[in-house]
Amino acid sequence: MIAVRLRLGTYAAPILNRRRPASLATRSSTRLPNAYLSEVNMPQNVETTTLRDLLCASVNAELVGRRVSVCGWVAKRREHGEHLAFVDLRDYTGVVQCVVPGSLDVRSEYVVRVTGTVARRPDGTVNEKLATGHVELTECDVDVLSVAEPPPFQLDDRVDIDEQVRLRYRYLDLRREKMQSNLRLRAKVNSSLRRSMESQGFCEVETPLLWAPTPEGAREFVVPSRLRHGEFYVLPQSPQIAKQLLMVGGFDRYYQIARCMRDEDLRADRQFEFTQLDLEASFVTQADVLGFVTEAVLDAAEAATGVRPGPIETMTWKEALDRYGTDKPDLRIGLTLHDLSSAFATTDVKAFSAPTVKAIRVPGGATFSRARLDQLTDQAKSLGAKGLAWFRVTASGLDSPLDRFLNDDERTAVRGVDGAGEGDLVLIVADEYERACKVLGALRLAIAAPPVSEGPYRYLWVTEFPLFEGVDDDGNLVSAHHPFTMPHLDDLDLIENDPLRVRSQSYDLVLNGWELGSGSVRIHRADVQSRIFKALGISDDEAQSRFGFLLGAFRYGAPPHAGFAFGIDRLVAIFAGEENIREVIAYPKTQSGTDLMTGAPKAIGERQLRDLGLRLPPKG
RNA sequence: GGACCUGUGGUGCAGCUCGGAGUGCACGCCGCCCUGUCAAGGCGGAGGUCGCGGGUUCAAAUCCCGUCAGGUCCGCCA
Repeated sequence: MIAVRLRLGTYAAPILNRRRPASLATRSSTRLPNAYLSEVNMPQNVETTTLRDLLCASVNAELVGRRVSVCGWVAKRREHGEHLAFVDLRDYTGVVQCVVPGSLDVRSEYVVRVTGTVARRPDGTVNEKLATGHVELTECDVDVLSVAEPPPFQLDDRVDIDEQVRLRYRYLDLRREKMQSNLRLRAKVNSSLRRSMESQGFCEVETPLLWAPTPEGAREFVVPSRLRHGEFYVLPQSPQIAKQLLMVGGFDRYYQIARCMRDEDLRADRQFEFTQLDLEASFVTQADVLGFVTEAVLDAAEAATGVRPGPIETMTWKEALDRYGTDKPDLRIGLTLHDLSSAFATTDVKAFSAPTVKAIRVPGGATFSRARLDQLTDQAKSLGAKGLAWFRVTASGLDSPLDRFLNDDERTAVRGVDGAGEGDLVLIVADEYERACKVLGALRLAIAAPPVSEGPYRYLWVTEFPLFEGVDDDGNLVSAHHPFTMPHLDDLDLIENDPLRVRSQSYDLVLNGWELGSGSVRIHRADVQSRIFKALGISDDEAQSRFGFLLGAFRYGAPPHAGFAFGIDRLVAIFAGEENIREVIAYPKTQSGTDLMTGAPKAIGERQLRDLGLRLPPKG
């Protein structure tokens, strides 16, 4: 016979009532005893509070015989008649089973405080699947702290719930083990990054969220000024200029876990607002910055995964494009691009008459169906290629509609791609250099890319990005990074003569094909800066009006400086094994930029508009 | 701005190709039974504007058009 006492004290009067009350609201108020309110507690450990002694997962065999209080949500009740029921009590650490009378009316997600005696489970009733499965709480007093309606979806992980529903009730979704572990992993990464930066001598400085518009790069979120009608702040796309000014201000090494906002369309790896580890340092070179960031990322990786990765390899942008067809190579995939330009330099085949002919070998790809090949061809075309040439490598030669147009040398070249053998497939794109590389790079991913979190973590530094990425409609050069990026010192003479060949002192950090972040050495010399502005078609006046406060600051002694920023959302998502950064963000937006829980964005009232000096155009 | 996918009791699905009564499965929920369960079990029950609007048809969850919401991608993201 199990003795069970139920406390019918100050705030748990109705718990013996089996009948569900007509209105849950009548039971929802909880009055805590005055004792709970009157003193200051110095907790014995991080688990202990006035209401509880320990967390659910901490109930273990060493405590057998002790009377303890735990608090949490009812994960499950299993009823066995009026004398016996089991309640699985859940908090963020796990679940512990409580033995209660069957007459106790607690239901899923009720919030309760259970005071019980830790006991070993009787022989034959141990649950090895549960961390606390060797023990249970008996002789329980149960206080219902809050009643709960049945949740709109089940909080166990037996089925995948539609994300729309999860986001509408995010606060319930957050109770799930997965979200708990993802957000706690994120906290762990954040704290390891802070520790790493501190130990490297960096000083945390907060920069403004209300900043000046600098129309350049990503679209900015705009905030109207109440005190100056018609004028606006913007939310920072990054603390770029603020941190450079901190270098002028003598902070030497700055970092910040910074929220950044960009009003651009959302994706699986992009939200309006995201979090970066932002840093900048003075009297440094690129090598120093790569060292700082490497240290921070390896520290975070170690904290998150328990394993400290080896050194991070480095590759130039040119090499990345050449061999992987992208500036963010996924090194988990072995396939590389091969150049057949010389073999086809004098070809008669129209399809291959192009400055660059690139090929990739797909091992075992000869089994690809015609439909699959057509699909890949469509993809190549949608990326701007004129077409995609494919060759199945057979015992006797090549199987392809284009085979009969090739001469023997060309056939040999195709067969020789990456040591192709029988059963392989060779894909060829002929085009301008960059397009040929990028199309094949995309096909490489389409054919072979595993989920981002799968397999080994392959970190990579990509360096020597071009300074300019092309020319805009007005014939002005466009910065690849931003206009304060220092050119490669060997290429300074090219700025005026052959600008698209100018390499920059900028660098990206890549993990498993995801761009984690980028940075650069900044221009601190007025003469170089004005040459760059000139190349970009930015006049002195324009530079003054847009970046005047930065350029002005530089007149008073700017140290050589360089920096970096990388996305914590993406890093944590990969560590968490998620394909989508929404899974590591507490309250994310949907792809159309709405918040399904709060309903944001929303209209504001006339009064608020008037205060801001705004008027909306009539509808329609 | 564009392409594609999805939308069916609270949840997850099937049904849609080939139109014929809101048909089915699992979970959850409610009630009853049950003293060792832990994906508890048994019996019974409630719960639906098939996202929304229009069209075709004797008849639409099913076919067509539009629209809304969610997702993946392109553009965009210095």
